[in-house]
Amino acid sequence: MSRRDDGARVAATIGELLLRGNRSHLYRVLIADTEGVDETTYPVLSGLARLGTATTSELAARIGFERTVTTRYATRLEHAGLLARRPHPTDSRATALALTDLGERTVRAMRERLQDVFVDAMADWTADESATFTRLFDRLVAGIAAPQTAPSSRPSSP
Amino acid sequence: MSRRDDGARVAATIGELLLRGNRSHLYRVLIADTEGVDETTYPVLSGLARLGTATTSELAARIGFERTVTTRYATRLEHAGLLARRPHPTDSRATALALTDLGERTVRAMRERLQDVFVDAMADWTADESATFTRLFDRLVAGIAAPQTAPSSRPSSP
DNA sequence: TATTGTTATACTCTATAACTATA
DNA sequence: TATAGTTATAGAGTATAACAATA
Repeated sequence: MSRRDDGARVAATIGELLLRGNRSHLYRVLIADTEGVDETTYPVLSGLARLGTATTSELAARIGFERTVTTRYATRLEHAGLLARRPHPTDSRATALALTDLGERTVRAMRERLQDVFVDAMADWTADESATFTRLFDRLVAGIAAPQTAPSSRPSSP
Repeated sequence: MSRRDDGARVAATIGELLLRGNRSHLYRVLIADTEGVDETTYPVLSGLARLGTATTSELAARIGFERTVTTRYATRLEHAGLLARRPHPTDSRATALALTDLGERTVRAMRERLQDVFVDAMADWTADESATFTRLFDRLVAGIAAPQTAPSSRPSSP
């Protein structure tokens, strides 16, 4: 097996993983019966969990969504009681977003459910295989990730 | 690092990979300036390349799309000259789908472009790392893949 | 009656523009 | 004038139903 063969195989495997059917399957596991979260709002929930507190713009940049989408999905999560909006302490144009306690608990439960999928799938690997794969997978995804330019919807200027 | 830690890290990495921003980035590389193919029609093109010749239903099952979606996207590819419809030799209800020469050449070029992304990203790995990762990644994705039930749009029956 | 392929409809997501308020 | 947040509008994708033709 040459390096190019490996690259082709990895490309094919990634392609399969990205197929909607498989993506949705993973998201179904993740979502399960969680109220108020779906495939589209989860990144907002998860991203905010990582950031702790953030403005809409910061969160949008973190997860690669537009501000307009982020604010809309944040509203949905707010209605579901998972997210709270507060006035920003120093900039009164901005909004401080944070998860509620329910939101924190929800995202934790969801992550554990997803984690279990992979723990199960890797259960019969050796400890060395598991560690090596995890390390290399991080490296690979970091290496191919999109430049983290958030598509900020320019109001109008040319 | 425990097994559960590895599972959590892999889950997080997969989550990042599935984010729309990164997905679209990969698809942009794949598509480049290819005429008539986009993020939604590519799976049809690629799936048909693997099957050689197939009916609409067979192709739909392979790529996990509905028949209705598959037929619509096949029409787009047909208009772009990448795919041809022929009458099925034995079942005159069915249609035999196949790529045209242009379609074959197109999918080959696209695959090579995607392959290059991964070859580059893995360029500084050892040969052993590359081989091990490739093998395990196949195994992982096979292990978490959705049961390949094509969501066949039941006409009406309860 | 069931299946194949297709088209038609309603619904959701996504992208762009437009608006208000504050820096 | 530029930025933060939001809402409104138009376009694209997706899912469900409905249809004609053949098995």
